[in-house]
Amino acid sequence: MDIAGDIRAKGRRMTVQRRLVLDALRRARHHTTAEEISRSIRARYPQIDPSTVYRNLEALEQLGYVTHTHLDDRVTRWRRADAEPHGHLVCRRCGSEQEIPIDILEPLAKRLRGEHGFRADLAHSAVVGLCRKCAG
Amino acid sequence: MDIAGDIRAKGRRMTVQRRLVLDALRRARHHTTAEEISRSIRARYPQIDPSTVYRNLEALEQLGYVTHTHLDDRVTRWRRADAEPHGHLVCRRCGSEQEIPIDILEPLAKRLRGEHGFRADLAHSAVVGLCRKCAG
DNA sequence: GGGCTTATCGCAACTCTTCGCAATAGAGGG
DNA sequence: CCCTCTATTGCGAAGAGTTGCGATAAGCCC
Repeated sequence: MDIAGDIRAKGRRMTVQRRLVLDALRRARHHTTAEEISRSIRARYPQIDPSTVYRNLEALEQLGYVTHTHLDDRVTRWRRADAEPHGHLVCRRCGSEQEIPIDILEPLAKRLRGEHGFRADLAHSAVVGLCRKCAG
Repeated sequence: MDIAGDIRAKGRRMTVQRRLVLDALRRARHHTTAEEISRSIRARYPQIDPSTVYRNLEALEQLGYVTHTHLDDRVTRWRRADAEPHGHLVCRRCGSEQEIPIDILEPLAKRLRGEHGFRADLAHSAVVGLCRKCAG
């Protein structure tokens, strides 16, 4: 089913603004920030308010089209939900980021589920520490 | 060695403001936010600027007296570095937080170190997912 | 197409955090 | 105790994200 129809079926509406946010996410290769999306949209449609972008990202996440990730800063990174999941290693010293296959994190997820009944989404937040270079 | 002496030995200074931040962290049971600390200090010493609190938390972290953690929101949580480390599970639906023994996370840390030379600090960021109740 | 309901929008105000800068005040040396 | 050096502070302002609210317009029904 097309996205617009799906959104409507859930009692929400497909607005110009919402479509622009989706398009911006489609254009973005990897994780983007709300501020970046807002800026790219406002370059062409200055009348669209940043708060609308923030609210739409949240709405699209509820609808299942978008997810967000937290690296080590306070910035929220967004991407399409259909992108392939992966983990992140972030170095607290040099700030370098590294993507890792999600299955490395699987054993932990399994254990948390077994021992705590907790369904972890390990792609959601980055693992912080010292990278090979900085650990010396 | 006492903290003040240690701080001076590192070429930094022990100021009234810095001591107040340390005291506030000592009073706080668990993780606190900068804003909370600032508010508690300003209740008695309104002349102390919030920016000073933020800067002091950062400085005290460099000095090794405090650490910070990111749960699922964009807020930075602070605590004394000598508190015992533990992991966090945060439910993305109901927002509940749960502390878990750090050794559950050890195997992953070991593997990241072996396969990526990465020294993970798994107490630093919370694991996000669905808690037992919300996972149904 | 017109009317109705209400999700969504743009705006303005506000909160939390960061930053540049001039003034202040720890700390060491004489 | 005074002097000097510079880490640190308070302030003002800017960033980044959030929220309340009245206005707008999407979607449904006829």
